[in-house]
Amino acid sequence: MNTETDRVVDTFELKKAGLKATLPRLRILEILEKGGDRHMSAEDVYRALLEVGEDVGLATIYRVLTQFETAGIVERHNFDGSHAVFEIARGPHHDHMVCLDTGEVVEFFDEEIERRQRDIVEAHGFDLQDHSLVLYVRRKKEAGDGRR
Amino acid sequence: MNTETDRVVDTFELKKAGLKATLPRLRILEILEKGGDRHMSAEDVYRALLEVGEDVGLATIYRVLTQFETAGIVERHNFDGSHAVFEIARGPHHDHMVCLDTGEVVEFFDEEIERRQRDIVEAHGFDLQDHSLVLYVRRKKEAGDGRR
DNA sequence: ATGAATGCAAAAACTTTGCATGACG
DNA sequence: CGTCATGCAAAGTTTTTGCATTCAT
Repeated sequence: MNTETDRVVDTFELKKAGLKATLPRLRILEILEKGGDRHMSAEDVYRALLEVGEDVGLATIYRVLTQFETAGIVERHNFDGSHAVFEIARGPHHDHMVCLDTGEVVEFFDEEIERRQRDIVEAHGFDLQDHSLVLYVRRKKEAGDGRR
Repeated sequence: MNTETDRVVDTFELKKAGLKATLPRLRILEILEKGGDRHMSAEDVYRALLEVGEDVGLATIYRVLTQFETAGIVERHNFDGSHAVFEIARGPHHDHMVCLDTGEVVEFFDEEIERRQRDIVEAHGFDLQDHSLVLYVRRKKEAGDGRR
């Protein structure tokens, strides 16, 4: 709840990014914020909006998500090569593990890994700009289980 | 050189994978082995073959690369979300750093990172099946440089 | 009012697939 | 020879773009 305040905050966030506070953009932001799903594809956002009765063109979703990414409002990930997913860029940096069976996504952060990455890149004469770490996992089988 | 021996080895590798040693498959394997480029897209392979006078259909390249991946002969990577690149799966595991300016790809391996990944996954009750780590970098600016 | 944003449909980029023909074992 | 592989073109996916219309400021 507290949609009132949120809308104001969102409007401010958009303007700060030099984007007009249009209805589609506010709606997309809302979905990304409150959506049960922290990692949604453009299509996911599109359908979520339809369910709420808002009919925003898929092209707009793509355009807006790309603008949000540029503005640092969302992060784009490519867990599989086939399609991108987006998540609100709130909170500190983290990486992801994706369950190959269920698609479940778990976020994690490890200072050790972060530091090693910086060191390695440095040692090669580069500056680290960004990185993408995805661990593909399966839930550990309990003894005498694994059946489905 | 030593094309003779290589061809025999390749033929064996294909048969071992349950694939007929056809001309297109042998050619694609050759390109991936000797190509100056260790990380090629399907299109790259296609054009490399054309330059050698071999006209293999792009569809075949895709099919064969996918079969090779399944057979463990090549690895598929998605450095950017837009298109896949393939590399011969020779030698030990390694990760990649990609230069955002030049596209240059540098391979590296870090036992520390590998270990942390396994530990983290374990701690969450999962088994690590695979992972993808890509560091996006830029060559470090030398003092009073950066111009191009 | 005016430049920015949207929607629609068309196009683009990458990859897969159906089917007739051709090659490997 | 039988089966698997190839080539071509057509279809599939995901994402982008052109253009007329609508909206925010």
